[in-house]
Amino acid sequence: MRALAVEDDPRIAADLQAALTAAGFRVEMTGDGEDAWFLGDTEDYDLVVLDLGLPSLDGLAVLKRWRANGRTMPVLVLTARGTWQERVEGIEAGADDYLPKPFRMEELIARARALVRRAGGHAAALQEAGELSLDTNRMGVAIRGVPVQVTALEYRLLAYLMQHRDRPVPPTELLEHLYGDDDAREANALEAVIARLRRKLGPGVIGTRRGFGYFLEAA
Amino acid sequence: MRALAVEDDPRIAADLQAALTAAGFRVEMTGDGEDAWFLGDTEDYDLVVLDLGLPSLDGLAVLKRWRANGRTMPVLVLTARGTWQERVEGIEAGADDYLPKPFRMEELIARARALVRRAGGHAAALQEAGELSLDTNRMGVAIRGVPVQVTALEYRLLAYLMQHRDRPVPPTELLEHLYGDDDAREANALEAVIARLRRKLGPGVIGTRRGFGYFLEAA
DNA sequence: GGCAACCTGACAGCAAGCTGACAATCAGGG
DNA sequence: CCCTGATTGTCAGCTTGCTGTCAGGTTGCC
Repeated sequence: MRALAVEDDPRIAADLQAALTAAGFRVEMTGDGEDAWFLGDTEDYDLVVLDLGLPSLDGLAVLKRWRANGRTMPVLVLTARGTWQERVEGIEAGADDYLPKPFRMEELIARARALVRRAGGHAAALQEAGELSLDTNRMGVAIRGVPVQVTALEYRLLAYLMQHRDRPVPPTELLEHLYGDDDAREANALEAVIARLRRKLGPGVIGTRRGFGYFLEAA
Repeated sequence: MRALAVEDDPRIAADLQAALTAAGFRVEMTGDGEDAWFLGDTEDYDLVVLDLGLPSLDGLAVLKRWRANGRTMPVLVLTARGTWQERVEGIEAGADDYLPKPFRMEELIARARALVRRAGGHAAALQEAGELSLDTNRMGVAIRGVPVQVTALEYRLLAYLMQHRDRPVPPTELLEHLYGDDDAREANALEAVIARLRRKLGPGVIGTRRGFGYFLEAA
């Protein structure tokens, strides 16, 4: 059970970490909105506890951006004042449950467990597309169940394609994701990575739509 | 790892036995409360899975009598209806974790493992990965049963890897865990510790996945 | 056919990681 | 308070294997 707790108040953060850990979660913490967004977008958690009052990027915005990107992990939202409007706002942004401060840790844990249970025990640590499967926890790749060694860069590429498997991803976007847009590479660098991956994975895994981009072939 | 499962529903009992066995436990079963109490009181288990709804002697009563007798093994309680009161009742009776039915076996196993891992001072706290074993009580390390002398820092590193043995742990995360992120060290400090540990433990214990991180071989 | 997008094998540069040596630091004892 | 040994961070030089670039090929589209 992997959990992400987003909370900027150090005291509450410490309590959260203790309680979640005691409840059997492997806990990761952050107090920064940007940081939270990145983690939630790239890692797979079974549960996210999200405080709305954050510096650098508001909690609601973080949540909306996750949902917009198709991330579906259960999110439990914490907020200082539980007004009616705020509650609706939270739910509409994609929160699965909502807990107004102050709250008792026991209740938080109980709700957290309920959420996780409802989500089916574990959010997909295994993502699949056709014959390809990614284990986002152990950073492993397998083709038809057979493990394949890939490098960190190759893995990031696959993970990104997996996350957007519903559409072809244009090379520019991939380049921007793999390297910063500031640090420019030749477009060919990407093609090289793709070629190496295809050699490892075999045919029928990574497809090309000329002019549109790359995609993972569905079953 | 020795486990006792107390469950009167034959179908669930069979599933429990299968799942726990597959997870590496040596499993003993009983469906009777008196029987369970006697076993738990006289034998040493690393884990007990206890259903509350039992004939002849209620699960809660069994648990209370164990605790009253000073038995401290980790107990995971199963119950049909997960109301808040029942939950508190279970915890107060001395349960270490609580799982409402229906549940998925995967979740039970995950929680069971978490319990055993954090059992800490009570039941035998031996964690193993391949040829390596950690005694979390006495902070001792042994390789294939032969004790190895390690320093405090080295031990903390091993313990962290052990706790996350299902995935490669990136150097940044290790650095952050070993030292505070505030107090910055050269990345090389970590490599030095790893090198020293490898010299002590021999090959085939700490592995590297370039670009991903370090891990314990042969979970 | 010609152009542009894309592929691929080879290769060199480079960064991640390893290791031995040494110095700074810490802990404990006199 | 200093001495001593153990621990641990830093440095320098090394190995390894990832990865960007290049050159040349292939494919699809107008």
